[in-house]
Amino acid sequence: MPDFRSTNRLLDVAVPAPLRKTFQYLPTDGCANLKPGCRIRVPFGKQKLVGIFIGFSQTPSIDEAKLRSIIEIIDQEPVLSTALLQLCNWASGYYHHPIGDVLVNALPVSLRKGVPAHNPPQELTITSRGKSADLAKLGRAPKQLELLQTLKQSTLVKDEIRDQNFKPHIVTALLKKKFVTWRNRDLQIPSHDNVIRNYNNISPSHWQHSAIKLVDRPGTFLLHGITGSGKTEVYLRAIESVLSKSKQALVLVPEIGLTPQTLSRFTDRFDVKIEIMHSGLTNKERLTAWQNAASGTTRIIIGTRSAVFTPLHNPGLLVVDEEHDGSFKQQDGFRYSARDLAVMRGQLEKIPVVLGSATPSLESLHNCQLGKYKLITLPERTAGAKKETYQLLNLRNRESYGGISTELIKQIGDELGKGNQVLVFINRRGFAPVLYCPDCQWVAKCRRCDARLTYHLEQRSLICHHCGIRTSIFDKCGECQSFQLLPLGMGTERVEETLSSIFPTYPVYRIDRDSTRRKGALENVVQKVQSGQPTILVGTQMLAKGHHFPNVTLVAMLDIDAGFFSSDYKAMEKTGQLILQVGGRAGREAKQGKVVLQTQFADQPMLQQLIKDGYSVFAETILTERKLNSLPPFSFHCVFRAESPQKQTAMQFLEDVSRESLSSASVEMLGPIAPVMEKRAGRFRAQLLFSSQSRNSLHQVVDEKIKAAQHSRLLNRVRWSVDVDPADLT
DNA sequence: AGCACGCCGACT
DNA sequence: GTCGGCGTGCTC
Repeated sequence: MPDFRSTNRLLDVAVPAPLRKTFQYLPTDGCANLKPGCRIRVPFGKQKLVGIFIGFSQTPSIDEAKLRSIIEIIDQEPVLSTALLQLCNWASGYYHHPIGDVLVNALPVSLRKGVPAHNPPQELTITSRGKSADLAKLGRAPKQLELLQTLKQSTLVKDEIRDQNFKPHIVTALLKKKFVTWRNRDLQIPSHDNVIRNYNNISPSHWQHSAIKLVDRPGTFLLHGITGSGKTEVYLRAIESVLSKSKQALVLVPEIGLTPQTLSRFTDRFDVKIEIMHSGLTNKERLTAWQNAASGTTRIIIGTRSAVFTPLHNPGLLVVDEEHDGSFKQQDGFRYSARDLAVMRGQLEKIPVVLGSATPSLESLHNCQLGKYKLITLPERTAGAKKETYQLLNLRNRESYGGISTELIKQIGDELGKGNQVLVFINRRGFAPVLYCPDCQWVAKCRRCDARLTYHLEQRSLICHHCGIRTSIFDKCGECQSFQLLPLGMGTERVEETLSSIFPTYPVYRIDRDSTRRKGALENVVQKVQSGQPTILVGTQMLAKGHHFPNVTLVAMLDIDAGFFSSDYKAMEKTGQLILQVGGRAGREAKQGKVVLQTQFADQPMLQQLIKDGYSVFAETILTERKLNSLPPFSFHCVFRAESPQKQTAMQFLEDVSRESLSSASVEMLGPIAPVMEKRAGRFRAQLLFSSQSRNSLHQVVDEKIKAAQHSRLLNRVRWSVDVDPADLT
């Protein structure tokens, strides 16, 4: 039996535990040719775990006597390709996250548990014994004879056997006689002719044409094009080129962008197997999709964040649509950015990566300036479509009704009168964000969070938007028993109600998480709206993604002000992106669109610049300011976060982490501090920020601070995590 | 993360 | 006298 002395080899294995190291095991028979990326079952303390074989090593890192043998080899072929293994390894280092946990994130749940990775379809085949069988002996079994004769012509899979009316006992009988046997069907990758189902009858514009040519070679491309400029057409043509080379394309989309409409853009065009991967799939569906992508059967994979780890048999192109979208960053556990991992994966696979957006992130624009990405701009809307116009409506000294100025109400009425549709955007669900007692100034607060409860009329509840807790509405003040409780401020429900009462003859549809919870509810409304009748749509940012409403000519945004006065340095960027994304819903096709922004601060210079000079100038101004203040992307951030049910523990834990002085003078430390909302879902939170101009110095300090964290006596009394490139510091 | 070990309070 | 609370430490 080969031990590591004779082979001089130990197995390095990543196990699914939050431990920032790999573990060494003694090999068993059959380990000599074990390939990295294969799953093996290993003893781990008292448990048996499914680990990933990483590679061989020579010298034991612990007392030899403690080494144990692996239990079993699960895979003959790796479940993670070399490129994906490299990607995970890189991510583990970059995000300072345990390798075992990174690998777990990269695999579908069923594979984590150790089920076989591939079970190719079985086909019933005739054996040589069956071929030479004396058919006369089957004279009294006509069905068996018939099946045997059929199998002489061709093999059959289970479904075909059933369809041809052969009952299972017929098969069993023949199997018993060893006349037939089950065999793995060879995977047949479909031929690559005729992948195009329908050409768009519009030929690509000059700009689109150059874009399509550019993205045909390895590299990262930022495709910046306003709404309606035809980004999707560029994706489709690039994918077409990839398909013609027998390769696969992986398309990442934001969480709420994966709508039937998005999918049909692809299925209408291409006559190949397309699959979607998102959080709604069952474990079984997910495994099937994973297998089909890995085998090359699926040619186009469209998925959300976690789909960046989808195995590809023959990768050709990665697309990240709406690359600025926050949902590409995972907000708990392994806090990776799927967009950034896609860029890294493209480099490892040596294939092009296309990041697309009408409002690119500042990081990506900066990477273009550094020459890391190639910027491709689509400057115009496609044939016939006009760009929407923007108007600021100063709320000061203006009459308003339920938070909507009379001027805006007039404009809404005008558009409806012309037979057009109106979209009203307010980024807050519920009826009102505050329930207030005018007699004693009491407001309804969440008992688990430092936040107010939102008044939901439809559900007759007060709901905390941070932890989800709900209580039924009470009509008496909790403090002074007054019956005068007043809902203050506005949410989608109130706007819906207000507009319904002002425009009783027009239908008002509300689109937010509450109104679309029921399956198919959203599609139902979308369908009604697309019939084109004059209607009012009220909704949250759900309205901005994935749906086209060609008859909307007026978009009104009611509460954009909050974004201009936030303590979060990224708020300005995000608000600008949101305004243009929502505004872009106005006036598609031949109709001119108008966007009205209600604001208390019509002279806010950034707002002025955004609508007058456009996104590029706006972004450039913010970048200049970021540079001046050495904020990302001109420096790099890493946040340690901790939370605990006891008030002081998280803070004390991070104080332990911050205690010793920094090993690098080029890294700054801020905190620990309590975030704006210290208590959330019953836990008190704290955070400690590190920033530096030097990635390397930052990485080094973070490694040291993780060690410090692991030595803290409070380690087991807090939930803590490391967040590299945090999306926000709140 | 699990899982075991270990030392202090209220129970059949 | 035990059952079980969760603090502490370890996993190749």
